[in-house]
Amino acid sequence: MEERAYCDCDVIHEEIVRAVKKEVPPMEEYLLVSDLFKMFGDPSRMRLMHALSIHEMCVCDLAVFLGITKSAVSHQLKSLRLLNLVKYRKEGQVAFYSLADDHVEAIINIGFEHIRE
Amino acid sequence: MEERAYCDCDVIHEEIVRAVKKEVPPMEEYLLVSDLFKMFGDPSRMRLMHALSIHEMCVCDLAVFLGITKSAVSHQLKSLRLLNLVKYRKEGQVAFYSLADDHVEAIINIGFEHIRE
DNA sequence: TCATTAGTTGAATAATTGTTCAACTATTGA
DNA sequence: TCAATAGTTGAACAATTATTCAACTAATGA
Repeated sequence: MEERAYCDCDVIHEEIVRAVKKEVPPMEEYLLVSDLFKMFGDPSRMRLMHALSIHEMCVCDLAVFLGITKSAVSHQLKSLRLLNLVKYRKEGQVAFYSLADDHVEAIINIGFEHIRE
Repeated sequence: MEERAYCDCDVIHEEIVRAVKKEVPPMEEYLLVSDLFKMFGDPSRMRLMHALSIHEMCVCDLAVFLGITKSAVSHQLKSLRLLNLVKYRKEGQVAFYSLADDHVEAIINIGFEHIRE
């Protein structure tokens, strides 16, 4: 017993719940996946990543493009870097950012596809 | 001039910014896409949708499965319904929810793919 | 007809998060 | 060697949002 963490009702279709539970990956994976999609869940970051899918850009250019401070851009880029969604090359003091791999563009595209259905 | 909404630096590579601006869809679309991905950016909703990809479920079952209240589940389902990510059929007082279309599962899959790379 | 139960809704609360500000580092060129 | 500039960082603030609670609706069956 003691099935629930916190819940105000009884399970109605026990067989279904049991079957689903058996097929489902551990919580940890959901945290990773939702952290991934969180990055695409903000308009600024979305525009940023989409821009990088067109051309590599430096922090200043992105700041002007997005209409926010360099600092804000840098914070966002750090999050994106931590999740391996963007990478950069440095040329003097200028950091040119680009998308880390094809998954990023694939996710962006499937998103646009969905809303244009 | 007066290019920036709010920005603390000058554009360095004007040609690049101009070129990117030309290729980019209007802000409105980014808002829609980021609202879409926002739905996948929460672990509870992610688990909820993934569960529905395995089997249709009612609100009570989902509440037990997720370990949150019926109310919380219902609020989440409402958001998902508004974005056409889930649908339901009613049988008596029981509402059986399921995924609205294949896009949803496709997005979930590409997410898991990415984190397992 | 009435008690029970599945689900919804709105308000309140707690937690998360996007942005700015100010201070800092590092690199360039004069 | 020093001023200027690209970028980063941490703290603070404002806005968003996930959840609970309490009150409600609708459908069932006794």
